[in-house]
Amino acid sequence: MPTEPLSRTRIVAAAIDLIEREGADAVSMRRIAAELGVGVMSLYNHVPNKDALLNGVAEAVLSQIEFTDDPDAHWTDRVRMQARAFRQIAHGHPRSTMLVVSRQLHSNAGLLPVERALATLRSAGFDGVDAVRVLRMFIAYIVGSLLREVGVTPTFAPLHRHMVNPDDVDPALFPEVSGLAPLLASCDHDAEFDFGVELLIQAIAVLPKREGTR
Amino acid sequence: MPTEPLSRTRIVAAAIDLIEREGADAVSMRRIAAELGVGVMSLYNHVPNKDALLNGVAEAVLSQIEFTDDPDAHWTDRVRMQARAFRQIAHGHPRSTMLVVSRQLHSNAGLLPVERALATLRSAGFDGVDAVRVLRMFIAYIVGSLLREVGVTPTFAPLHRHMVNPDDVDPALFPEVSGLAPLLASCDHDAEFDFGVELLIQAIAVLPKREGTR
DNA sequence: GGCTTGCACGTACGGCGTACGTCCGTCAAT
DNA sequence: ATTGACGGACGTACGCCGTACGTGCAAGCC
Repeated sequence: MPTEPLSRTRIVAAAIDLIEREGADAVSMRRIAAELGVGVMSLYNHVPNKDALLNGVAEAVLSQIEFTDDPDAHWTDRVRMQARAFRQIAHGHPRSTMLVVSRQLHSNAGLLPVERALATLRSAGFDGVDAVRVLRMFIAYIVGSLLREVGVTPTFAPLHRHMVNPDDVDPALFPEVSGLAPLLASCDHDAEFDFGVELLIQAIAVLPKREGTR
Repeated sequence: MPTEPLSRTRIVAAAIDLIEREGADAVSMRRIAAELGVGVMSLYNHVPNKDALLNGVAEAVLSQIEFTDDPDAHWTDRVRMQARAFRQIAHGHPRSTMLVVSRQLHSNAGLLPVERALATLRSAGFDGVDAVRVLRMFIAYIVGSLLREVGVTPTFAPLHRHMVNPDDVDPALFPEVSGLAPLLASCDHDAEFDFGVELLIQAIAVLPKREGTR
C-alpha cells in the first residue's frame, strides 16, 4: 500500500481538520502525527516548527475565501460583498478563526483581500489616506465581529450561558443589564453583522472626498 | 522576616507583572511561583488552576479602567469617553489586552462597562433592541482596534516590519498595496481609533429612533 | 496536651516542542 | 553491478509544562 507521501499540504490539512474537530488546544505535533499515522519528527521534514505550521493553517483558511467581485457593481455593494466573504471564515472554519485573525502573515495570502478592498475603495473615489483609514476601520469591525461569533470574545452578555437565572446579576447594581437580559442572551450573528456593515457603509458614503489622489 | 502571606491578589498581580514584562507566553505556574519566591504548588491553595488565574488577570485589568461618566454631558460625548476609557487597557496593559478581550468573564467586572454603555444609549433615546445592537457593534470595533494596536492582528499591512523593501510585494499583482505601502506601513493608533469612533457615533446619531421603549 | 484546620511544599506523572542521530530506499555516477 | 550521496521517516532524549497527591508544620481551639 503506497501511502500518500507526507507533505506540507497534507500536514496543514490534517491540522485544520483536527482544529475544527477538537479545537485549537488539541493541536500538538504529536497529535497531528498520530492523525496522519506517522512519526512525530517526520513532520519536521516539511515544516520548520509548530509556529510555521499554524501560519500555514491561517494562510490556507484565508486563501479559501471566495471573493466574487463584480467591478461593475456599485462600490457599496462591492464592499458589502467583500465584508461578507471575509465572514465566511467564521462559518467554514469557526475554530480556526482565531488563528486567522491573530497571526501576522507575511505572504501573499494575506495581501489579496487587502488589495481587493483598497481597489474598491479607490474606485469609490477615496484617496489613499482615506482608503487605508476606512479599510482599517472595516477590518477592526470584522475581526471583532468574527471573534464574537466564534465565541472568543463574549457577546458581552456574560450571561451567555452558565448563568441562565439572572439572579447572579444584581438588578440594583445593573438595572440595564438585568432589564435587557433576554436581548443580551441571544444574538443573531447574521443580522448583527449586517447591521454593522450597513451602518459603516452608510457612514463612509457621506465622508467628504478630497480631490488630490495622493 | 514575616514575608507577606500568599494570596490570590498577590498571585494575580505577579502574573500581570510577568505578562507585561515578558509577554503572555512567559506565564507559567512555575514562573509565577519563582517570581513570588514560593513553591509552585502553593499557588494552588489560592487559585484552582491556571485558567482561573488568567481569568483573574483579565478581571483585574478590566476593573482598572476608569470610567469618568458625566450624566449631564451629551450622549455622544459620553459614548466617546467610554470608548476611549476602554482603550486605556491597550495603553496600560498592552500585553494583557488579548487576555482581557478573549476571556468570557462571568463576574461583575465584565458587566460594569456593559451597564454603563447601555445606560448611556438608553438615555440617548434608543430602545432596548437598538441599544444592544449598537453596543455590540461598538464592542466589535473596539476589540478589533485594540487587537490591531497591541499587534495581535496585523495592521493589515503585512509589511508591518520584516519586509521593509517592497520588493517582496509584486506591484503587478498588488498595485494598490504596493502603491500605498508607505501609508500601510505606519499607523497612528490614536488617530485611527478616533476616526472610527467618530464615524460610528455619527452613524448611529442619525439612526431612526423607535418609540415604544421595549 | 491533644486535635483540627489551613497553608507551604516536594515528588511524580503524563504531555508538550524539538535537537540530534540513525536507518533505509532511491538514484546517479562509476 | 557497485558504490556513494542524499532525502525523508523515525526513535530517543531533554527541558519545559499543568497539576494530582501526600507530607509536614504552625496556629487556634477544646
